[in-house]
Amino acid sequence: MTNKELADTFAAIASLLEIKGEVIYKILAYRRAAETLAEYGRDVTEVWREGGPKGLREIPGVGEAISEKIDELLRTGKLGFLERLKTEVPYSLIDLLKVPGVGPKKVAMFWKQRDVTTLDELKAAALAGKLRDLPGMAEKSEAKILEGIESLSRRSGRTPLGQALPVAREMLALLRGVKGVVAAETAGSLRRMKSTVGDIDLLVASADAEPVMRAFVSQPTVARVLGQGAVKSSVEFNNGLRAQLWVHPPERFGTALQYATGSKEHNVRLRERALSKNLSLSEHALTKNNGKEILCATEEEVYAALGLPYIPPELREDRGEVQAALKGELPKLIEVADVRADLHSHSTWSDGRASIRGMAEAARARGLRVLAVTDHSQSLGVTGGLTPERLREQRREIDKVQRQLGDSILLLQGAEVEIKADGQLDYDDVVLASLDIVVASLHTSLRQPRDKVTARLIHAIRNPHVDIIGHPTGQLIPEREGADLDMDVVLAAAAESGVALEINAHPMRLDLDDVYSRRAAQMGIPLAINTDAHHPADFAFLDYGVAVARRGWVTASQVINSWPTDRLRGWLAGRGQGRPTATEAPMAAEAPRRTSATSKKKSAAKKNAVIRKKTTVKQRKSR
DNA sequence: GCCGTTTTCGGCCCGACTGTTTTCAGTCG
Repeated sequence: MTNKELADTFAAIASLLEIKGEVIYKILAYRRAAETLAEYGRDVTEVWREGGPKGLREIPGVGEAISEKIDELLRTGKLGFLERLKTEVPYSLIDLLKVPGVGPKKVAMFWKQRDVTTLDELKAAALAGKLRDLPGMAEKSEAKILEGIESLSRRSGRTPLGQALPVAREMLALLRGVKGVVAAETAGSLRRMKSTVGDIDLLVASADAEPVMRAFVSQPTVARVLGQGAVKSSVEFNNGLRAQLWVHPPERFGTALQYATGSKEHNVRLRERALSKNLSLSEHALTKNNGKEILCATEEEVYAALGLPYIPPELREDRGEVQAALKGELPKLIEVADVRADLHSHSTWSDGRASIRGMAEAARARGLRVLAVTDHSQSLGVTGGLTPERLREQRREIDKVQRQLGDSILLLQGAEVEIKADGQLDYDDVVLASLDIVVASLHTSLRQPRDKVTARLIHAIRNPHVDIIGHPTGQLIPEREGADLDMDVVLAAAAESGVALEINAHPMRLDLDDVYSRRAAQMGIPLAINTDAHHPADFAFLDYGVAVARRGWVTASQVINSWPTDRLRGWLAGRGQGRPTATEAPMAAEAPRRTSATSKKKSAAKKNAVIRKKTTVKQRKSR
């Protein structure tokens, strides 16, 4: 059972209990456990295999009752508690909770008093006017429910960060132009730079809220206004994306922004911290127990009042950041300005949209000092992947552009080499060795069984010519989950081989994610943040990749793209020494090392290849 | 149901907005 399946089970329990009318804190406990399980960095099944039900209790939010339920699920594939619950509360009622404006109380009422158990039945009842006589309901609420069901069919769950952030930035620019506005910021999961967001949260500091609200709801892209009050309004855009705006007095903006940025769990920790200092923390201010308020215009003041250093929004997930802050052990997170190299990009030689020169100039304009041109390898036909011969032609082109651009930027010739369905790489070792840098990626057969797809990746990780594993899981946000990799095995192999794992910055990939980036960094695995640019404008994706790294507590020194050029070249040149090679290592996750005489012979051939590769880089270094 | 430098019991999730109401319940973030 995957972490996601476990998480979904407990989320469903929370919803059913809510409709049943269970005490709110029990519901919150199940919901919190579901969230933790969904984002847990290790395979929960593995944790359970090692430590049994007791071991599961290391997972935050998992105590006695939930650990026993996980144990039962993993042992039997079923959960008696949930089966019994389903006989009390129809399972399909969970769908009704997704309708905006419909909560657990209404769902229970529709079910018990009108026998409504599905979305279709709800729609039919509303259309027939059968809901208006219920307590707290009238014609208008029926219309709202129908509108809500409509909106539900338009929206497809969470929105990728890459889609929401540009919209939010436009709105911020608009709001900052309104008279009287002192500050405007994003908040919520968008400000924490989560890979997907539910909606756009915006906060404005102004003494006069009215003109701000007016400007907000009257934007041309707004499809409808969902609510408009004195200090809060919300709207829905044509594409179904929603935004809400709060306006606060400037002298309280810090507390308001901190509160609205969350996460909920982080805020709970801060409130605990406030209580321990005899303070109470709310959206509006910190309050002493004599009732006196401490107003904070900035978030820095909020954290300072709690005796804490400023905690960057990306860390505010209650993953140990408050404890680390107390000990003075917050990491100095990597910043966009630290990144000097992009080691994964495409040109018109395969499926890119610009020439090598065009891409190089765009990279240089963004301040990069190194660009690796890594077009696709031959087997990825749809992308126009390069044959070894085309690769040699491309080398001449890269050399030419390098001469034209002088030493303003260093170009590396690389390739994004396909890890084929049988686990073999798409170029032989001689070709791989001729390249300055090799990114190996999975694009096909991602739905293979866990053992097989994991073994494929391990095989690539152990090939000494491979420098970076590109977008390791192959996930596409929001619609495609990554391959079912055994990440414990993958990370262990990466740590052993010294290969770098990529944080692909494309907003639809963001792969590795924050959780695995953090684990990889902790294990000493080098990380690479690459844009996978197919167009000059794509270099701007770097922001998203850096955001993932920051959410993963990653520092600049853990990212090879931020290393000085000489160090990076030294690392590339040193890769691949003293390890078995592709043709030697059997294709299995637990491949034993070979030391037979025949393999030594092959080893000698490989060694030459490695030396060729080193020489190439050295030659280029001297340019 | 979970958690703990204040606790093994008692806190955790509070305020704005909406639509229904005649003073408030439900939803949402």
